[in-house]
Amino acid sequence: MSSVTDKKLRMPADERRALIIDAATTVFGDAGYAGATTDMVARAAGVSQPYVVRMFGTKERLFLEVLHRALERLLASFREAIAADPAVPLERRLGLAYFELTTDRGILLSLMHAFALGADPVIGPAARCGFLDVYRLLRDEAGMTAAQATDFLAGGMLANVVLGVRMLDDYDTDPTVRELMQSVFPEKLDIIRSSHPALRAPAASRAARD
Amino acid sequence: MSSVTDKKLRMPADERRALIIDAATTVFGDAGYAGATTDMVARAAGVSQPYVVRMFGTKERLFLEVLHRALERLLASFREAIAADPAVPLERRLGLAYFELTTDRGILLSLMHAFALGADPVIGPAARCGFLDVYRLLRDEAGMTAAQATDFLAGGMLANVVLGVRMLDDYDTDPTVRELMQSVFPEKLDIIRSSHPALRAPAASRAARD
DNA sequence: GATGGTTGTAATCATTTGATTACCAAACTC
DNA sequence: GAGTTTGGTAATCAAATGATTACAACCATC
Repeated sequence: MSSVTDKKLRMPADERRALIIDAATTVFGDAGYAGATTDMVARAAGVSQPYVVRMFGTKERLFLEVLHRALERLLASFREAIAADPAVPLERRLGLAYFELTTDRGILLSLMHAFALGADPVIGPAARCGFLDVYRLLRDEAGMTAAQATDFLAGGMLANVVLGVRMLDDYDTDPTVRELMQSVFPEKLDIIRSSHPALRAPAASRAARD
Repeated sequence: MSSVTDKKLRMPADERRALIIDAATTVFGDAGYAGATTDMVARAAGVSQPYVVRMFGTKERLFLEVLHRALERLLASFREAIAADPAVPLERRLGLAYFELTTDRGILLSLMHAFALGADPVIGPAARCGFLDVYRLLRDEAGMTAAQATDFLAGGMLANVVLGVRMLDDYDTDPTVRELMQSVFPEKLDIIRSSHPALRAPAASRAARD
């Protein structure tokens, strides 16, 4: 998480591109599509603002790429889980796979922001399509019934919201929060608590600190 | 787009205030906090832009009021359900209550946007607090266990996302969407389909419904 | 029927921000 | 090592937007 800034100044475009999308994922996840600025993304990626817009054309296209990559990771993660050790029940494998995505808060929160922008003429259709892709994977590749799939999705959406609202921030001060989170992330709370403190810092700070 | 303007030109402040909050709920629900402009809200309320910012101080405070009123309605709705006919099981009563809120898309979507903005220094805490209020109601007033409460919330969050992503827009063209929505809104799909077409229009249209 | 408070607007400002342009420099190639 | 491609920035622009100010119309009540 500290290795971004000291990279070589000049970098092949693809590599830089991936870096920017990564940074953008975090920024969009924190601030939302409209709330994020191309400059925030640029700073987080350690690059100049004009560079990010020239590389992606528009902020909208950048967001679409972030959305696309997030979905890609989610689907890949699920496919891995489906293909994994059949000794442990499938639903649990999927749950764990989803839970692991949690460590990169940006991915799931960017998705959530996209899912709330269905009214947008270009983000809306993309988000719908992406959501359906996930549903279809659960049905067709994981072999779930409609009820199983929606139950699983429901749990995921709640996890996203708990993540998005940064419930962890009140974990120590509010016993209700502890109870709630234990119920949302059964058995996994210790992991989430140890991996997330680093993420509590506001998005931009660690990025351009020269 | 014609019904707003014909109201009386002059109005007691409280009434106008409620009208603006109502319009703002729809606008914020559609565009998100950062994506919505005070001018959009003003237009939707049939009032001038400076008026809305003078009445609420800042856009942020307006959003906080929207958030507050949305939570108020949600909680009130649940309390009504809790106090209602004990012949039908409580969880079903609550589900129906939640479902009815669906008809005012703005309420639930404004909540969702707030829930995704936990990183914001002022919206974040308010959203956390609101979410916890809902959880506590389910636990303390509805008497649910932690597991029951989170299950119920999970279903709600999925419903919100399906609503936010405007899944209905693809209802006629995609059979998968039909299956998904039937699973998310069991037995109630006919209602949602008949009540929402009017809502498909861009934000502004209704807002002053006597 | 003046007076003063309330409801509202038009005009305008200062910032923010996505985007553009012009330019620079590293690296590969010959 | 000259020339070209590629990776990158500084400076700047135009539009959008939240906020402010000054002013106008309504309405009570004395």
